[in-house]
Amino acid sequence: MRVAVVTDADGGGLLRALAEDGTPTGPVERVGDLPVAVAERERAARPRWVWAATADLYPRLLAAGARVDRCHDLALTEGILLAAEGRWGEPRSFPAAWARLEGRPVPDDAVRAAVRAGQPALFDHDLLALPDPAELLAGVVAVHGEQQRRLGGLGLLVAAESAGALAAVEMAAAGLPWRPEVHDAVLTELLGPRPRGGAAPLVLQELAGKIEAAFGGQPLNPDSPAQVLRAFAAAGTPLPSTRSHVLREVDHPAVPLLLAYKELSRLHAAYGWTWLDVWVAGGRFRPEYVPGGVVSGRWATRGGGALQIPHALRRAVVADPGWVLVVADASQLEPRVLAALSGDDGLARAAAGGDLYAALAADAFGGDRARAKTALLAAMYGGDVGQLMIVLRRRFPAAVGYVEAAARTGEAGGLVRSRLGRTCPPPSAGWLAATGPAAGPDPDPDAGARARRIARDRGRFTRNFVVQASAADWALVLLAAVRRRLAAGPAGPQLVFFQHDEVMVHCPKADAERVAEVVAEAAEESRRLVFGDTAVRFPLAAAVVDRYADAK
DNA sequence: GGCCATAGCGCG
DNA sequence: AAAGCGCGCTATGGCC
Repeated sequence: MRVAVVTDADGGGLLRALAEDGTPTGPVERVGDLPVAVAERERAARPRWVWAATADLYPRLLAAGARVDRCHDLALTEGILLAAEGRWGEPRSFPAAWARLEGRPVPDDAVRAAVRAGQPALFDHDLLALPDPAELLAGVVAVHGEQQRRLGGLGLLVAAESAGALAAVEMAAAGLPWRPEVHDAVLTELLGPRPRGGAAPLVLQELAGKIEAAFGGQPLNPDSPAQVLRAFAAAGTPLPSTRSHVLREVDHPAVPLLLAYKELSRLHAAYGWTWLDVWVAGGRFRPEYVPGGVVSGRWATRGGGALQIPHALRRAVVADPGWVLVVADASQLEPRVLAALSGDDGLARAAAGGDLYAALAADAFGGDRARAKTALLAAMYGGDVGQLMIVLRRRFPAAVGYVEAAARTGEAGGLVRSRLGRTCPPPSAGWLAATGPAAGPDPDPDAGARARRIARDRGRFTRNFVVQASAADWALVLLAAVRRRLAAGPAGPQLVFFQHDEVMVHCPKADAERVAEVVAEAAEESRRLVFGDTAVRFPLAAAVVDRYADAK
C-alpha cells in the first residue's frame, strides 16, 4: 500500500491511499497535524509514502517523531528515469516532472535549489506559483502514476535511492558523535595553539620561515604554487608543478619543509578551528548529505566535507559513554563488483575469499600482489600498463572484456548502466562536435588527435562508471538493509555515517554484537538482491570501537 | 568587492 | 616499475 502526501502551509496536509500502480484507492484525507497523522498511519499500515522530495518534507516529520520505513521520492526517481531515458539535462524536481506531464513550462532545478539553500522563509509554493495543496496532491498522484509506468526494471534502484534519502535525513538528525576537545587537541599538537584572529598557526609560520630560508631568504608564500615554482626555477630546478609526488622526486632542502607545510596547511584550512566552530555543535557533526549527488550514484555532501574527513581527525569521532561505534567497510569492493558483473569465473574464484589481490597474484602474477593490484586497477580505471594487461586479458577474459566493452561504448558516445540500471550521462554537445566528422574546407590539423583524446577520456569514464556505479548500487542496498534491520528510536542503534563503501552505527555497548551481525546479514542480502547467483563474496570488515580512528 | 578558473589535497 | 576514476573544498590570482 502507498500513500501520497503533501503539506499545507500551517502544519497539516493531505493524504491519499494508492495502489502499487498509483491508482487512488481512497478519498483525499485532510489532516490538521501531518506528523501525527503520518506516525499513526505508519503504525497501522506501514505504507510506502509517496512525496515530492524527502529532503524537503522528511526532516520536519522526523523532528516531530514521525519516522517512516519506506518512501518513493519523486524527485530522485525522476532523476533516475530521465537518465535511463537519455534525457540527462532536463529538470528533475517534482514541479518540473508535473509541468512536463501537463505540458506547462518546466521550472529550472536551480530555482528550487536557491530556495532551499538561501531562503527557508519562502514556501516553494509561493516562489514557483504552485497551486493549493489539493491540486498539489493531484500532481503528486499523477507524477507517481506516470513514474510507475516508466519504471521498467528500475524498481529496486528507485526503492534503494528513496530508502537512502530517508537514511540521509535520519543520519543528519542523529549526527556523528564528535568531541571538540579532542579535535582541538589534535590541531594543537600538530599546528600549535589556536592563533588569535586570522593569524597563521605557529607551526605553519615557522615552517614558512624555514622554507624562505632554504630558498635564500626571499619572501615566499608557500600557499602559492606560482611563487613556489618560481623559487625552484630560480634555484636551478624547474618543475612541472608543485604536487607532492613531483616534489618528492626533487633533492632540495626546501622539499621536506614544503611537504610538511602543505599537509598541515591543508588540515588547518579545511578542518581547522573554523570548521570546528561551524560544523560541530552539542557533540555532534551534522553534515548535509546529498543522496544521488554523484553521477555514479554515490552520495555527495553540501558543506562540511563529511566524505573527506582526514584520518588524523578520526580520533575525535568518539562514541558516547556506554556506547560504541560499529564501523563496517567493504573490502576491495570494486574488483569484487567487476567479478560479479562480468561473471568471469577466474576472477570470481579470486573474489570468493578474503584477499582478492593476493588470490589474483597467486593465480596469474607469480605471487606478486602489487603487480596484480596495479593490473586490476588499470583495467577498472583505464591506465596503460602494457604487459600486465596482456596477462590479465588472457587469464580473465570476461572481466577485461566487460570493462573494455564499456570503454568502447563510451568512446562511441553511447550510454552505459550500473547493475541496477543507473545510467551515465550522455556526451555533451561539445564532445559530439569535437569527435564528429571534421567539418569545413580547412580542418584543424590537430583536430583528429584531439578527437581521439577526448573520445578516450570518455571511454575511461564509462569504463569506470559501470564498476563504480554498480558498487554504489551494492552499497546503497546495503545501507537500506542495515537501516531496515535496526530498531528505530533514539535509545537504540543509530546509523550515523555512510561513505561510499562504509557504514557506521552508534549503539549501546550491549547491542554491538547484534549490530555487527545485522551488518553482515545486510551485506549478504545486498549481494543477493544486486548480483543474484554469484560465487563472489562481499566481505565487510566490522570493527567495534570507541573511536573511529581505531577502526582500521 | 564579487566572480571564475586553476592548482592542489583530502576522501573513496 | 608501471596510472587511472569519482567527488568537495580552499587558496591564489586574474578579471570585471
